[in-house]
Formats: sequence, structure tokens, C-alpha cells
Amino acid sequence: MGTTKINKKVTIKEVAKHAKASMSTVSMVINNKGYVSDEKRKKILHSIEELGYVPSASARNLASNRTNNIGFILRESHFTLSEPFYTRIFLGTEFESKKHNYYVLLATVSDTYKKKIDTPRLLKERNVDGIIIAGKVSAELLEEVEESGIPFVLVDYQYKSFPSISVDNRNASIEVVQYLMEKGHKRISFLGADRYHPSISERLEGYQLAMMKDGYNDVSELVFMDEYESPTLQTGYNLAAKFFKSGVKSTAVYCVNDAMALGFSKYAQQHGHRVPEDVAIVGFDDVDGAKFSSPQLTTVRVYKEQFGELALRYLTEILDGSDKGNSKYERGNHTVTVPTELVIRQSS
Amino acid sequence: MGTTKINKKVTIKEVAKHAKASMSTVSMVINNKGYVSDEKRKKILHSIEELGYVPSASARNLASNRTNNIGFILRESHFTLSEPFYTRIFLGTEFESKKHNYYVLLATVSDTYKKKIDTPRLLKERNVDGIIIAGKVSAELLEEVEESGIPFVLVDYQYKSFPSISVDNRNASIEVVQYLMEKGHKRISFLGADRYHPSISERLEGYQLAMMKDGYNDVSELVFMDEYESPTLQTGYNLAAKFFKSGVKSTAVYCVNDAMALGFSKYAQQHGHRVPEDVAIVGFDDVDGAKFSSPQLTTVRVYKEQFGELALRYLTEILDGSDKGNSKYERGNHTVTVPTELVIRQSS
DNA sequence: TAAATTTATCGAAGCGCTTCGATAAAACAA
DNA sequence: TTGTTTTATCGAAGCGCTTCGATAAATTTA
Repeated sequence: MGTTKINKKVTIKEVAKHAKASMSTVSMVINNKGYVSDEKRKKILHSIEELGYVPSASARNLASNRTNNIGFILRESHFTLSEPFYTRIFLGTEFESKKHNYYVLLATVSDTYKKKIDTPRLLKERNVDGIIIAGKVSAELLEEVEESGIPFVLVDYQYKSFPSISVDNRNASIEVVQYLMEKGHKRISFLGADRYHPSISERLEGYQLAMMKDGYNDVSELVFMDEYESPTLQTGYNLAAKFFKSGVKSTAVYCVNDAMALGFSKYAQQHGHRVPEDVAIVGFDDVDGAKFSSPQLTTVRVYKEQFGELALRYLTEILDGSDKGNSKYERGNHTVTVPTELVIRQSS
Repeated sequence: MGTTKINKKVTIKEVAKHAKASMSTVSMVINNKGYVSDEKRKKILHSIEELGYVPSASARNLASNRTNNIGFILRESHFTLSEPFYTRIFLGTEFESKKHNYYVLLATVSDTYKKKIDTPRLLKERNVDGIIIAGKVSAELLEEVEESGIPFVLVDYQYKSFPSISVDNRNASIEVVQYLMEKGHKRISFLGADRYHPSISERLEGYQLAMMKDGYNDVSELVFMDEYESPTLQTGYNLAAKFFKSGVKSTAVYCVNDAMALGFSKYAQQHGHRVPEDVAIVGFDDVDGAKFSSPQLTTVRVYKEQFGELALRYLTEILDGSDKGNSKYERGNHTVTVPTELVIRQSS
């Protein structure tokens, strides 16, 4: 059963001979195509088992003009981040790719991407059937990919109306605000950074929407933003200083991500403010650190692996041309949305 | 210059025609093989440029019976660790692979690897020319890879006398001990875990060796080990408790890695021991967190990217059969060693 | 100067598969 | 019944490359 005696590679030809069929019929069985009688199919399947046949990737790729690879492009800095957010997404893609019989080629690009020069090899050599691009990357890269004509989807980022998978930022934000209000908070502050990041601006919008519903038409004095900074722990720490010195009387702060929330929390506690008694904090992402901080951070959980899975699935849908809208995920124009979950812990 | 008008793929045939040469000659130029006159070579190279020719991977793989892929196998838990140690190694490999024209296929395996069942696809389908296995993985997997006959090297792990790349643990340990002694410490403690991990036992050996040189023939009361635990922050924290309750009068502690060192440091400070005044701490790895902890951690830096680069290079040496010992790295039987560097910071 | 070797080039076979007709039997319609 | 469509199977072409002789000119050696 499946035990090959010697290390000689078994080819489709031998399978055909063994099953008394033609190569083409065997091929059809392997690829689930065309017409094959049940009887013959079983026989062939059996021969495949018996001989331990594994199709040669290069041969079928050459013949079918596909590569069976999909590319996963990621900024190097995102990959080595100590919070394995994108690494997890990649893992989800990797995992899902097995089901679809794809190999995933990872390409990291530098933060200072230069067209033509830094072009990932898989793009240059057109060695992939489709591409997943995770996180915010340079517009140059995006354009280059588009020009290549290779189908692609963005993950956790949006640009023009390129197909993408995103967190449902708006609704998540609304949920956070509503939750805080139910807990009795009125003046809820918003802590953000990099306003040009789609995810961040969407979170802000959601926040504004929810606040408006509660009568706050102008939240500007409640919003603390380092527009040109990345949303890091340090940024959160710095903004916390501004927050406390500003004299706003917010009893709750909604931070655009966990890193900032943690930074805020650190500052607050170092300066004698109790969390959550004096100020409640809510983050976003549910990174590992959120659970281990003290107090444990209330946050919006993002299912990273699922995120990556979805990306792969969406991409294969596109590749199969079977984009018939039968996805179970809400789809507006070209953006698929992944749901989130509010995880309530001690910080709120 | 290199601009293709339409998206029609250029083949070697067209290059040949354009350069007035045969396909075989073009092939030789591409692969730097056989005899080609300078004149013709230039002409061909020019045509390649002109037409924007990129060889088809599948075609050349099929014809040459190679895949041009190398596999990188990693435990899933090692990949998503928040300390991107292995991720960095992978990155080094990825980076180096470009120079050698390989694609890297990443395969993560579960911690509870089961032969036959969990076999990575790239192994099953023999879709790689060689394999890099990073970190401690199940012996079953190792055996399966060995049986496959596909060349492989281990990184940061050793097993039998399989080819491997390792940190120079013994010497690094000796250096640490000597450094601490120069600083005036006499009774230096060792903090460890998982004694069956080769790296850890080597570090212990190095420590013992160095201590012996200074007259300590029996260090057993200075050694704190959770033999069956992983070397995590938590383990370090727990051992710190034991350490302080034991009454050993060590003024310095050498920890088997940074995570443990950080755990130790945390406990120490929480319990009123000053670092480094009361107890000096040295770690291993130089993870990101080492620089940001307070006090900043003195540690042994491991060059992760270089580690991965070296692995790829070693593997290609094996693949090229050009394993003529001309590596600039010390090689005992089949283990290549990467140097380390002691990074002195505040904790010592 | 003849023989052997090196350098240069090319044609053709073939890697292992997919896919496009061709062929024909079986099933269905008219 | 005959014509049409569906089902089943196969042979052969060909995907784009590498590589193995074959051939011959240029160079070296005897």
C-alpha cells in the first residue's frame, strides 16, 4: 500500500499502463475533469495508491501553464515585528493553501520599496498564479503588481478599489463605543496615529459615528492623534501624556490598537492613574501581550489565521474565475470583511 | 530596453532566433555552462535584455530534474513566537536564497508531529532540492526527511551527526563566565531548562568548563535547572524564586537565554534585589526585548539573519556536491558553527 | 605534419504532464 | 427509425527548457 520499492520516480505513464488506461484518462482522474467511468476511475485511483504515484509539479505546470504557487508579499519590518500579527496571517494562508494545492512563496520587501529595483523575484519571473499582499505597502509596489496582470488581493489594507480583505473596522468601533457607554462612560476619547492608514481612519469614523448617535457631534477635543506616527507603544505613551495634560475629562479611551493602548496604560499607571478605575482602556487586535499585561487589556480580537485563510480563499475564487458572490462573507464592491469580537478583560 | 510590448511570454526559441544562435547555446549562456565564444555570449545576453526574456521555471525544472526550491521546515510554535528568532533566521535564508536562485517554501509542522500523517507537502511531493530544518523538531520528522534522501541541514539544533549549523555555545559560555569573573564575580550561578536540548547542554558544559578552570570542580549547587521545562520567561521567574530561597551566595547569574534572564530579573526586582548591584544577570540570544528591558540586559548576541544565510549556503554547498571544506567557518564533522558576540549592557 | 585535444555550435530527443481533437458507444429526441 | 447529444476513451501534439551526441574548426601535442 503506497510503498514504493526503489526511489525511481513513478510517472503517469506507468500508472496508465498499470491501470490499463491512457495517460489522458489518468490525467483526467487526477484533475477531476472530463468523463471517466466510475469503474475506470476506481482502477486508476487504486493504481496511483499502489504505485505511490505523485504527479510532478514542474511537468504539470509546464503543460498547463500554471505555477501552482501563490505569492505572499509582506514588508520585512512587518514580518519581523515582535507581535506576530502578519506572521499569523501568513500562517493562515499557508494552512489554507494546502487544501487548494498551492505552495506559498513568501517575498519580503523593504520599507523603502523602489520600483523595478526591488521587484520581488516571484513577480519578475512570474512564478505565481496569484498574489496576496499583506499590510500597508508602497503604492509603487501595488502598481507594479497591477501592471503585471497577475491577480492579487490585499489583506488588512486597501488601495483604490483593489480586491481586499479587511477587518470590519467601522462596526468594531461602534461596538466598542456602545460597550463603553453601557458601562456608563460618556466622554470617550479616541487615541490614534497615522491617519492615512485606511484601517485607522475607518476606526475613527466608526467611533465618530457611534459618538454622534449619542449626541456628540463634535468629538475633536476627544480625539488624540499623532497623524504622522505609526501606532506604536511609544506613540501611545506620548499621547497619554498629552491626554492627561489636556484636562479632558474622559473616563475611557479607545485606542486604535493594542500597542498604543499598552503605551497609554503604561503612562497612566506610571503617573498614578488607576486603570480601569480612573480611566478605562480598550485596544484593538488582541495581540498576545494584551492578555499578559496588567491590567489585562480589553480589546477587539482579530482572527489573524482566519484572515489569512480568507485571503487565500478569495484569491482562489478569483483565480478560478468563479467569483459568483457565493462567499459567506459580506462583500461590498471588492472588499471582503472579517468579523471581530470584543474581548472584555480588566482594563475596562 | 527590456520593455516587452505585449504580455506574450518570450521563450528561449525567440531569443535564439534573435541572436542567431541555437537554443542550446542560449541555454548554455543562461546556465554558464559549456563553451560559448565571447562574441556570441554578448549577442545572446543582449537579445535577452532586448526581448525581456525570463526563463520559465517549470520548463527548466522539468528538463533538468531539479525544482529550484528549497524547503524550510519549522515548528509552528517557533514561527509564531513573539520573539522572532526563527522568523529572523528564515528571513536570512530567504534573503540568501535570491543569490542562489532558489525559492524558499516554508512548511510549518505541528508540535505533535506524526510520521506519514503530518508529512509536509513539499516532502511528500518531493518538490524541493534541499531542506533546512530550524530549531528542535520531532525525531520522527528528522528520520522521515533522512529517508527521503533529500539533502538537508539543521539549524540551531543537532541530531545524530546530521549536518547542522549551530551557535558556538561552548565558547560563548566560556566567554560569559570569564567576563563575569573579570568583573569580580566568583560564585556564578547557571540558570537553565530543558537539559535535553543540545544548545542548552552545550551552554552548561561551557559554563562548567570555565568554572572548573577557576577551581570550581563542583558547580552543582550553583546550577538551577527546570530540566523538563522550556526556557521561558515564566521558567526563569520560577527558578529565580528557588535561587533566592536557596541561599546560594551568587552575585551573578548566567541564564541560558534572554527569556529566562528577563524572568529572573523580573522576580529579583519584584523582591527587592537590585540588578546588577545585588545580582548581575547575563542572558543569551540578544532578543529585541533585551535592549528594552530595565535594566538593559547583558547578553550573548546571536546573528539570526546570518544564521539563516549560512544554512542556505551550507545547503547549496551540499547540493552542488562542492563540499570541499572551503567554507570560512569552522567545521567539525558536520557541524558548522556561527560565532557570537557578548553584548554588555546594564544588567551586569 | 599528423594525431589528439580543446573550443564552439547546433539539432534533436525527451523531461512528465495537459489538452485537443478523433472515434465510438450509449443515451436521448424527434 | 434516424439524428443528436452525452459519455467514455485514447493518441498525439506540444508546453519551454536541458542535455546528449554529432560535427567541425581552432589549438595543442607528439
